[in-house]
Amino acid sequence: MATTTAQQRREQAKREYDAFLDACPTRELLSRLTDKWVALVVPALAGGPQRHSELAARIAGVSQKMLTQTLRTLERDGLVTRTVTASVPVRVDYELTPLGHELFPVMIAIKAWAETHMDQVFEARAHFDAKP
Amino acid sequence: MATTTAQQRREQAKREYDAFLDACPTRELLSRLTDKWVALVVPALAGGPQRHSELAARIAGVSQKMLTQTLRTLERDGLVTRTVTASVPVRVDYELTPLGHELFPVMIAIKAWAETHMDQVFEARAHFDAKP
DNA sequence: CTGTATCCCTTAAGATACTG
DNA sequence: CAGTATCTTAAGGGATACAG
Repeated sequence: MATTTAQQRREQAKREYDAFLDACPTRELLSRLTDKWVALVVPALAGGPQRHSELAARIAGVSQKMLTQTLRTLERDGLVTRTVTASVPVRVDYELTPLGHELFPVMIAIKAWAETHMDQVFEARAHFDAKP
Repeated sequence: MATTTAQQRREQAKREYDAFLDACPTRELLSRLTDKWVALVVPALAGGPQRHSELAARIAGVSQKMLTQTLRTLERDGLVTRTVTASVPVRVDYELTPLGHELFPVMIAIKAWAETHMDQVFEARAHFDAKP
């Protein structure tokens, strides 16, 4: 049996996986993580479990289809748990897993970056578009 | 004239912009930032200016079209600069702007997260798919 | 309330060929 | 080498209707 710790395994993985490589499976994972809806759903799960309808209300404009699809993918990837309460009507809660909590700060960061630097990007665009 | 500092303006912006809102312009910026190629191009620009061909070699599998398109968008948004050296053949270098350097750690983080947690995601998927 | 399935349209993106 | 243009296919995503 291997006697490596989780920490050692993670460091090893970091050395072996490389998203710059086309065939590396992290390329596919990266494309899933870089998803507009993921960057909204994960931050929306701050502060504990949220119902499907609560998430839909929080994330304005998300279609029922995309929300379910995003949550299903996050569940499969081990980032959120889905808990069904058999009542009438049925109640479903979503919550970040420990793994999801590790991704959380990254998603918060990208969302916050957009909100914090929006003006600077606007200025850059105006400047760029003004060129002949 | 306003006498607010850049720092104050940034904090104000953070309060006014909210990507959870459908109509907020940050929603569009967020969708641009959450792009697989952006998450690869920005980290690839670590360590100074890179030529178009160098980036293409570094980011395996990227098509010439997507690389140019991604770089053009990043340039317009003020994240990279494009420097043309009129020689034969022409030489073009791309480099992160100060604004781009602010985004850099976020993009590195998401790429690193994928590489570091790939195994855990694989386990989660296997577990999920094994269910009846 | 939550989720699935279908239809349909828009956009993304790879391949290829051609210009400065 | 760098970039543009065009074509074609694949994927994203909204709307609607229906089921547990």
